[in-house]
Amino acid sequence: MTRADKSAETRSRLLDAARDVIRARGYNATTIDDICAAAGVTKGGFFHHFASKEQLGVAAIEAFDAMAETLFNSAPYQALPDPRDRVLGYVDLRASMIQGDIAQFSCLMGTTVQEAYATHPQLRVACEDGMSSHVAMLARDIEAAKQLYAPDASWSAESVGYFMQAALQGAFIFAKAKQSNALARECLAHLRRYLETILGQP
Amino acid sequence: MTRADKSAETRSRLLDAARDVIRARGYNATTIDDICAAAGVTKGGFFHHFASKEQLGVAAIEAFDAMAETLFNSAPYQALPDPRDRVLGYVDLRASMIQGDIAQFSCLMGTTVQEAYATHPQLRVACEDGMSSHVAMLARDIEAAKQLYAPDASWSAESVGYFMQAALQGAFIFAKAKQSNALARECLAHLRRYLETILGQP
DNA sequence: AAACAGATACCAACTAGTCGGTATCTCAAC
DNA sequence: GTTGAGATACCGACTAGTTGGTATCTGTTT
Repeated sequence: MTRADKSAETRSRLLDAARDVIRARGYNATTIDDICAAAGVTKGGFFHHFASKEQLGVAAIEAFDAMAETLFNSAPYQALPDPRDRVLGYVDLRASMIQGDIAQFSCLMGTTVQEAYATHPQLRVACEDGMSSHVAMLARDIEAAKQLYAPDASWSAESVGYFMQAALQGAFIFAKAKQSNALARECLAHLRRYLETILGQP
Repeated sequence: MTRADKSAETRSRLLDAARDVIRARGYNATTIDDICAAAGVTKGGFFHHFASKEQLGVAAIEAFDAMAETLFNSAPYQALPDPRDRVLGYVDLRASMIQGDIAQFSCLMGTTVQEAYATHPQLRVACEDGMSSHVAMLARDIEAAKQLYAPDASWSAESVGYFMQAALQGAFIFAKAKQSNALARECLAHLRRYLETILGQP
């Protein structure tokens, strides 16, 4: 293993630790020491890779976004020929991911922006960018499905994408509040029913 | 003004300050000094009324919940004879409240539980109770509307109530991330369309 | 191929400042 | 004069970030 490889791995371990610890405890309650402990890196090592806690946060969000893009772009449902099925396939995949520990399936961006939007502009922008690009990915299939099944509908594909993400984020909040993954999945069932309706055959 | 009145007013000022500052900055980033400054109370005064920061948080959530119950129970739409109209009237009122500063219309419970669910059990339970009772209030009208317009539907009134709240909470997150109240209102428009559909005449 | 020099990755100890909470005091109402 | 609301001053614990140093890798010179 070369030195560059090892360095990249250390950086990646810090990013993974940030993703997991922040999703569990939130951004503000997470200390640099927490992340270092979870990653098995010292504080000196941390500041070698990142200039500040906020920069780590931004990098963790970017990495999370890249991971999500890869995950959903390579998911089986992407191969379905009907765009409507791809949209519903996305919802089904998200629902199937709601399993086990909340911190393992909830969204780093939703968690972070909720508490940092007013105090950490760089984090807010990183979350905004990540969420927007995710919605843009969804909106492509929604738009294609709209052309086929609801060409005259008054809603925009983009706004449907945002609504889908809002329902997801809200579902995560209820999973946290009520300690219930089943409740979160029920929310996605309603979302699916709505999408079936507005993308239904005329 | 008697001593008891003045004491109750100081307590109430602390509760209001907690509600506003926590919604803007989040629970963890809010210091007791922040709340004292916003309420015009000293730290000694604070600890006379509340034993700890967490107890203030719980009390602020309970007060927020009580305020919301009063607000929605006395809203004009409650007088509508058709339960379907009351459900839609709720969504319309919530949409009309999305105006101005995000911290003024977002939900204290959603903000708090997001970052405190794993570390502050008492706060989590306070949020759970508040959200559940709010959903229960909604579920009464939803159930009545279901009996009239969709008696055979497979969904439960309660799960629709949770979905409504999830969409609302998600809308707040996007208002924060994208600094856009209009986007949040668009999410509620989709929610309204869904409710119109599932509570539509058969 | 051996020696060297510079750069990179990482560490442990420390600092300056902040935060939740406490101890003690003052003063006005009853 | 007693009591309770609120003020002041302070403490111990913690946190982001710094500093000074070491081990290891890499590319170059001899």
